[in-house]
Formats: sequence, C-alpha cells, structure tokens
Amino acid sequence: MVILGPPPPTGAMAELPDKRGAFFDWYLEVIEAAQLTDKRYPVKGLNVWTPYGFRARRQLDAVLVREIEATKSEPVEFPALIPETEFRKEGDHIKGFDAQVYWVTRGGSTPLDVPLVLRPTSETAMYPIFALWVRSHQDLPLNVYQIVNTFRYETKTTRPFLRVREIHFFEEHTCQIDDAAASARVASNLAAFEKMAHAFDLPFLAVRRPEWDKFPGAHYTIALDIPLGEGRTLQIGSIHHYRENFSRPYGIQYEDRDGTQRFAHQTTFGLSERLVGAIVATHGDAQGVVFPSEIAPYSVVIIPVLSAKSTADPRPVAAEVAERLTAAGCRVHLDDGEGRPGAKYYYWETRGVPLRIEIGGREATERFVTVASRLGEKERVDLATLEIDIGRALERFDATLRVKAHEAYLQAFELALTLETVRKREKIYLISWCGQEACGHEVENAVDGALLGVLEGEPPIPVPDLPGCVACGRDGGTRWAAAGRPI
RNA sequence: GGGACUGUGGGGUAGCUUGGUCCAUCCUUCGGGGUUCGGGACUCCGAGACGCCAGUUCAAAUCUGGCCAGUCCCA
Repeated sequence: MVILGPPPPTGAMAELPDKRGAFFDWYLEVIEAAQLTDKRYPVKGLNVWTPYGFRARRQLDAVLVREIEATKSEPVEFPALIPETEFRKEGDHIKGFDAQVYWVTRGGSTPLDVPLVLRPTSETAMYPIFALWVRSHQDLPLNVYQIVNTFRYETKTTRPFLRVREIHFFEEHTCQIDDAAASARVASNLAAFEKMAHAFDLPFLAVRRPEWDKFPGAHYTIALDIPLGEGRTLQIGSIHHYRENFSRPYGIQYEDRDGTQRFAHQTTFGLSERLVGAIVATHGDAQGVVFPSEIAPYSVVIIPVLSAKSTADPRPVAAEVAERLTAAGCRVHLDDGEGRPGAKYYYWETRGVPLRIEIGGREATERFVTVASRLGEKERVDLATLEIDIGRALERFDATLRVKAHEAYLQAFELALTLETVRKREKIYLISWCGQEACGHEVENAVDGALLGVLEGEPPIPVPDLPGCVACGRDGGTRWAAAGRPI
C-alpha cells in the first residue's frame, strides 16, 4: 500500500457489502478502500492516521476550532500524564474511569513515587491549574479548549474511529460564575455544535441522558447522538454541566463582588474522531465514502483525459484549472498520473471527493470543463466562469447531501405509544416518559438498548400531545424521550 | 470479569476434519515492458504468505501447549 502523498489509481475493487444489513462489514471495507486509516497497527484499538485520513481529520478540526473560538474559547494544551493524587479527587469520576485508564508506573526501571494516569479525559489534569487561574469573578468566565489524544482501555470490540483506545479528542472546559451562567454555556455549546454539524451536513439528536447514564461526576449530560440505521445509535459528542462537583474537590473558587468566596460552576463539551466515523456512516453509499465539501481532503479532483486521436492537449488546460481553483481556495488534486480515466473516476468516488473535473480534447478546444458531482450530477462549465461555477456546484453538492442525510435521519425514528412497538427494535423510538428510573429500565429492556434521554428541543418527527408514560401510563410530568440501541 | 471461535502474500480467500499429492489455490494488489486512454483496458515478464515460540512425528499450514493479535456471545 502506498501511503506517501496522494495514492495512485488502483484497479477494480471488489463489491462492497450492503450498507443496510451488514453495516459494520460495509463500514470497515469502505474505510479500508478509501484508505482513511491503517488498522493493522499491532495493538488493539490503536490505529494509524494515513495521509488521506489525516487530511480529513485536519479539515474537521478546523471547523471545530472555528466554531468554538467564535464563542470566545481559547486554545490550551495540558499534559497527557496526570498524577494519581489529582486523579482521585472526585469520587464519581474515578468510579467511572478506573477500569479504563492506562497507568504509567515506572520511569525507566525505577517505580514512580506517584503513579501517573494517561489522561482518559482532562478534568483532573486541568482543574488543579484552574484553581490557580481563577481568583476573582473578573477571571470568569474561563473558557478553554484543547484538541489532544486521550486514552481509554476499551474492552469491547474496537472499530476505527468509532471505538478506539487512543482517541483524537476535542474538549472544552469552562468555569462560570453560577449555575445560570453554566447553563447558558451549555446552550452556547449546543448552538456551536449545530453550526459544526451544518458544516458536516450531519443531522443529529440532542438528548439529556438519564441520571444513571450521565458522565461520571456530571450534574447532567446533554448527549449528541446520530442514527446508524435499524435503531442503532452512535454518540458523537456530549456537553456536561458539572455545577460545583469538581470545583469543590479541586478548590476552584473566586471572590465575588460582595467579597465572599464562591465555587465556580463548570461545563465541558467533548467531541472526538467519532465524527469522522459519523460522516462516513451517514453519507457513505454503495460506492464508498462521500465527504462534505468542507471536510473532504480534496474538494475537487481534476482528471485530464488523453487521446492519441485528439489534436488538442488537455494537460495545459488542466494545469490552468488547478492553479485557478487553488487560488480561489479549493483543495485541488490534479490526477495526471498513469491509468485510464474510468479507473480514476472509480478511485476518487470511493474516496468521496465531492467534485470531479474532466478535461479532454473537446474541453481543451472549446475552453470548457465537464464537472461531475459525487452524487451523480454532471454539468458543463465555461472556463470564463470557472471559479464562480465551481463554488456554486460545491454549494449545490452540500445542499443535496444535507437533504439526503435529513431524509435518512427522519426514517430512523418512529413514534411508539406502547412498549409493543418499542420491542420491534427496528427504529429509534420516541416515547413519553414520566422520568422514573424503573420505567426507564422497562423501556431499555423492551428496546434491548438504552433510554437515550429526554429530547432537547423539538422532536424530529411529528408527535401528538404528550400521552401517559409508555411504561406506567401515568399522566403529568411526562416528556418526549428517545430509546435506541447504542453501538 | 466468564465462555466460544479465528489467525495463510499489502487486501480478500482455497487447502486444515482424515499430517505426505503444497518450494501452498484463486481474485485483487505491487514492480517492469509494450500497446492504450471520454466509466474499473489488454498483453508479456516479475514480486509477495502459513501470527510467534515450543512440542509430537520419518514428515506439520494441518495435531498439542503457551504467548500475541482479532471476532462473537454473556455479566
């Protein structure tokens, strides 16, 4: 396998497994075929980011950075190793992660006095320092984020991007002046994620996780889930309100206007490389990956079509088009290598490039190009209006991708007025829930999965007025909730 | 944490039950030549594997044990 630079075209590819029905077979083969990762690294759950996959990840990260910084968050980077003494300060948090942390216990052959944890997440790395940074109400809010690798000793089956042991992780941590300000930050994060998801053309569901399934140490957790088909769901992110659960053990307090010492209310917002998997899973089709234009390693690929019969040489035109589109801000790859055009078409379709520009003798003679979208549309674009027309074609591509994804998203849900419906286990079920844990577990047994949580915002599909709880029938105090089967 | 199963060139596989016919099958891939180039071309030449370590045996891809890696089911 060639992994240095853009890989050269390859020959015929075997038929992909069916995306519906054999989802994970399809997923693994698509990722393999598109060379997004090399999963052959000899440690379970640790994969290699290939050049093509890394480029996609870098594009994705750029969106996260842009949107989080638009909400006044500052970049930081904390160490990967956390002393056990700090790690153990918040009880629930430790209980939640103890079984999943890697330990560093030696330096060379010398046992360490204080063993070090390889961060599974960075609360316990950051908060002792936050305690030093936060002194006065004027230091608040403190909004910082980092994009780093974290480590979790997963015991379940690992899958590229979806469940790994070294996680490419985005985490924002904030300190707020009070409960209300922290709630506002949660809302701000949710709004920021909506913008990120728009760039990924990715419909998602925001729910408040039930008490028994919230993040270890959180006051509450808003989870961001996407459907994978057949009722399966994938959590792609989460936003937590910690209240004073961490600020108390870590001593993050400030002097308020009136001179009293108060503890900060904290929030976090976490996303990960699962977003890459989510994009593959949501947009991919029978031919391979489909990348939204902003995430695609190359948004445009140019393929010169040579012919001995034709008098006009397309290569100078291809070079001109590449140069002009690069100047216009496109990520362009000019595929002028060996190989026949058809093989190149398949190659770049598998890799999900949004637009392909074909330039042969006819185009060269008449000064136009043929533009083919990954979603099947073809059009003729005059060289005179190249930049503007390609820009519009990319916008149209994303709009179409978004519509397709949204249609599939709507298909993933079903209204369930009885547990009988939930027991079909074919969809994500919208149910009325009274909030009692016993009822929640009854729903979970019925769906053979999880009560994902109470919906934040409007239900994705039309629903009637709230009926009684789907489990106990009680009226009053019920909310719309979602139940599905997380992978 | 408990149980079951699997490991053959870069990817996917045949062979394993019943040890010898295997210096290991087929597809794909990769390198070189020629001819080609508007949807996976053809042709010629070449490259590449039995997870690791022990054991049984005249003989191990095949049987046994340990390790490593992976998959599935259960808690």
